[in-house]
Amino acid sequence: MNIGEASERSGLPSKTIRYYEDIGLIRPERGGNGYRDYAATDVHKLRFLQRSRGLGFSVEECRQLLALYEDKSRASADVKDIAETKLAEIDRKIRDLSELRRTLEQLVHACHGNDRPDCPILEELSEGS
Amino acid sequence: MNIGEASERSGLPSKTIRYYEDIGLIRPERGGNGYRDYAATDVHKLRFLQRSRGLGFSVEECRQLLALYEDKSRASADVKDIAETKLAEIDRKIRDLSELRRTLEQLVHACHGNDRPDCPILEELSEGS
DNA sequence: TATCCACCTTCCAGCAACTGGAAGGTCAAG
DNA sequence: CTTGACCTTCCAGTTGCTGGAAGGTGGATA
Repeated sequence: MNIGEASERSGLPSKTIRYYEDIGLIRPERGGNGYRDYAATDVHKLRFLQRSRGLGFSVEECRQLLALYEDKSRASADVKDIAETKLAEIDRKIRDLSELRRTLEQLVHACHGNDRPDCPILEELSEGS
Repeated sequence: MNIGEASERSGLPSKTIRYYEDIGLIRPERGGNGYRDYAATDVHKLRFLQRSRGLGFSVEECRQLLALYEDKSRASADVKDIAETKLAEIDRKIRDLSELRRTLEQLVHACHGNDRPDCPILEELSEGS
């Protein structure tokens, strides 16, 4: 199938699919006209990529996961390691964002939000703690 | 003062300070030798930028905040609007990440993590919901 | 005075992960 | 036989820096 159909079936934009090819994640066949020709297994891999990217794995992590996916003698522990590392990363991000949120909410709460110029948000940003 | 000292006092790397100048956030004087010469107010602005970036505002938002900061006839409501929009954005990010976290944790939990190849994580990524 | 080193300057390139657009080839329908 | 939707490649831009090369400057030391 052509890239447009592969795009529809995988949920990835054609541009992204070509990009994934550029960086060596997938290698579809080519037809006589030069068009990329995707097999069912290619679409499968594209969906795999779409899901793992959606779960927050970086492209490099996706490359590892895809390699493990294709390696029928893999150990599930290897996959679990990657996933656990990513889980810890996500936890850290959530913690950081939550702290940010707290600070910002305090500032928003302290600001009258009227038409006068005095603003605790700007004061805090300028003087800082 | 030279850029090195401005860097130390503001907590921003020199590279970043030059970058902020490139994109028009600050315009220090220049000495006869071509060196940038930062006044106290410049350092103040740099600290302002350092804090607002740290609170998750984009560079463009920082530009707006800085403009408001320098506009003594601003309305605090304008600042509050920006901060509230950012707050909503942060909330959305936290929600997204938390959902990601739940999914990933279920997968990690379901995987034995041993030396055998069967792995629910890869299965989920390949088949998907 | 020579030299050394830390500092400063500009410019160019690269990171992640795409996205947009230009310029042109291909294919099926009307 | 032309239209329009698709496909191709290539180049540039996004965000927010960061690294490095090549070269100028300033102050202390030998």
